[in-house]
Amino acid sequence: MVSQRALEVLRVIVEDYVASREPVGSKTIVERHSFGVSAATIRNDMAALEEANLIHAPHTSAGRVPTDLGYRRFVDSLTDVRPLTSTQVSAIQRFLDESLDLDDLFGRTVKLLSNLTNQVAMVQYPTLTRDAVAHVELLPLGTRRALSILITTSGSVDRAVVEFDVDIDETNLGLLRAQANSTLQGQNLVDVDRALAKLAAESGASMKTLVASLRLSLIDQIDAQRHDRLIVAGTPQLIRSEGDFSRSLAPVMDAIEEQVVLLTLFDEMRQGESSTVRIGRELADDLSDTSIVSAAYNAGGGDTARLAVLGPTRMNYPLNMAAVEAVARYVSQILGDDS
Amino acid sequence: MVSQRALEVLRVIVEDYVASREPVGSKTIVERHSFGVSAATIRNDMAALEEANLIHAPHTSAGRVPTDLGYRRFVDSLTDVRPLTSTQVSAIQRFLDESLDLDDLFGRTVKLLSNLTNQVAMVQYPTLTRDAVAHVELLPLGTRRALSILITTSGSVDRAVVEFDVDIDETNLGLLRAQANSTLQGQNLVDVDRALAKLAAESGASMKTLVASLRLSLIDQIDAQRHDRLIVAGTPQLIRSEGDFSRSLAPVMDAIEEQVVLLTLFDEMRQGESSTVRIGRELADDLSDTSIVSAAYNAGGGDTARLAVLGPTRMNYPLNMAAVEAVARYVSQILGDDS
DNA sequence: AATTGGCACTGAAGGTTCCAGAGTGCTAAT
DNA sequence: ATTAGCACTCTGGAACCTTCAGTGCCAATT
Repeated sequence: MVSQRALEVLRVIVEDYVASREPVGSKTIVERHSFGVSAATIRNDMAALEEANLIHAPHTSAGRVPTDLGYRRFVDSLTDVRPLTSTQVSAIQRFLDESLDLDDLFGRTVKLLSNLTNQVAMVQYPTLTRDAVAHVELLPLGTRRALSILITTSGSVDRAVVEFDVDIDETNLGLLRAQANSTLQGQNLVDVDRALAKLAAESGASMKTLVASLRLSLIDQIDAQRHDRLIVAGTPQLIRSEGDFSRSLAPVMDAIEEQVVLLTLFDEMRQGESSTVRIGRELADDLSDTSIVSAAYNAGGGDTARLAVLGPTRMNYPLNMAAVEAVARYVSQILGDDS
Repeated sequence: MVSQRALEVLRVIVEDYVASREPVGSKTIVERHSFGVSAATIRNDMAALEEANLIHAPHTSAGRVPTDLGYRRFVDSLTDVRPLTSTQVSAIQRFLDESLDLDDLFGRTVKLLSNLTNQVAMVQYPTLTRDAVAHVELLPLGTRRALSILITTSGSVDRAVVEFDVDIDETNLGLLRAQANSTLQGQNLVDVDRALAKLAAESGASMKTLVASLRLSLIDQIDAQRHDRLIVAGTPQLIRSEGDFSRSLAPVMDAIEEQVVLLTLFDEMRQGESSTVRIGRELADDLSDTSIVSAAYNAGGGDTARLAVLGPTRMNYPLNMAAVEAVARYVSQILGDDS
């Protein structure tokens, strides 16, 4: 049976432990917080909490440390996310408003988030379903290959190599470039395939194969763009909080470098509510001491993606949640205006 | 006075220490290597080496460890870089030949290099000095700003924001785009400034200011392009060799994340010979336990850049040098064919 | 029934001491 | 120039002790 007061005790245990890095005992609790009861009573409550698997004693005569479940309960009980200070908010705005384009915005976002929270920060690239073609550039690469560069209206730029079946020269390539641009400019990305198929059908024999090659390359390119990636900043912060990880940091850094685990995690969350916290084992077995606080942001045109901070389970959840949500809200605002 | 044999002793000290992580003493040397002399003689040599600041004893009664200078001497004495095994070479070829474009190639290159060496690997984006303008794209960003995208003949793409003094609309922007492209296409990057100055001089009053704004932005952009970036892989390896760093890993990871220190370092090296090793303090004061092994690769058109591995000073230099050079050679080959 | 003071018990952390071992520098002999 | 021998130094680990924070439980109190 976990009483109401016991949950209060859990709260101060989490808070004190996060602040001090040290297991917290009954005596320090009554000293630092005015519960109006004695240490012995707190001890009874703590016994109940331990029974419920919410806290845990590293050894017989040490204070208590929250378990993953304890953090979970703590986080769930946070009803009102205390907002950031107004200076912080205006700093966010000033900093992000200067962004030049998507890449720059995301670069700034992760840096900002990492600075605000002292954790590793990441932004997931959105899949921009409303994005349209602004320009296609073609550059020769040897006799049968060209580099195609696709610029979209959101300012994203991607490159791919086109392999042609026949030799081409500058003139051919120029012609192809002109045709492709007049057909594709303003077309939504999802329509590129169809538009090029149509162009190929209408073209003369020699141009047909060229267009077909370009088409293959461009749709690959557009597909690849969907496999979104993560922009990451603040990995050095992991080292600084190394003491909070009982095992090696290697699996954590692996996960960050590989990205795939984290991306699928984000995809799972996309269904769920906008703001999510994943704690320790909830993430993966080899990320036992790691937590992720993430929030969805709106990339314009109904597309959403996530941004997040990653750190030790022993992290300042209220702060991180507030930061992640504030930044997500502001990024949504910027992207909403633009597209 | 450092005798010939003393240098041999230095060699085995470096090799054994790298292999074992433990300071090596005179006795273990005579046991493991056939010097044909007694431990006492080795000790004399070691005293000479210590005198010359090539090795150093962590404490009175421990074996010796190479100093930065010791590693330096060791590396300089490596005349023949032992090549990689043929299976390794063919693995490199198979893996890199599948690359789709520059980004993909570099992505593969760093992964490969990191796997071969178990270190952090990086590739510097090439600065393409022979590069010319292929296309300038302008996208509106609000009433007085536009995003300019500069595509060069090598396929590199860079973005910047142009700030105009006056309001502009789509028509104006289109006009500017057309003018800029007809003036700039095919121009070498270094000539862009002059060409735009000329265009401004010849333009009517209203267009003049627009061209001037664009000019400012583009030359910034071209300048910024020189500070190219690094593709990095294998940061988790740092954790795995954490024991080799006496101080915190944080400054090392900072350097990797910031990139700027490393990039200027690469720029310094560009003058020098093709393959370079920088050891400990030679790099920077706060990278005292870190070494970088790098090699130049040829990015086509006479432009070069560098690829490198970064790890603890206690690293396997012969292996890393061989790997870096082999990969650089192969990357040069691929890029040489193409452009 | 909940709370409390009291108290014996526990285990970690830190300090001291001791010992063994590895390795050195030096000297005198070869 | 090389070597054997030896005294010396320092680290690392084991064994030991003490301190101390914190616990669990019980009997008494409200």
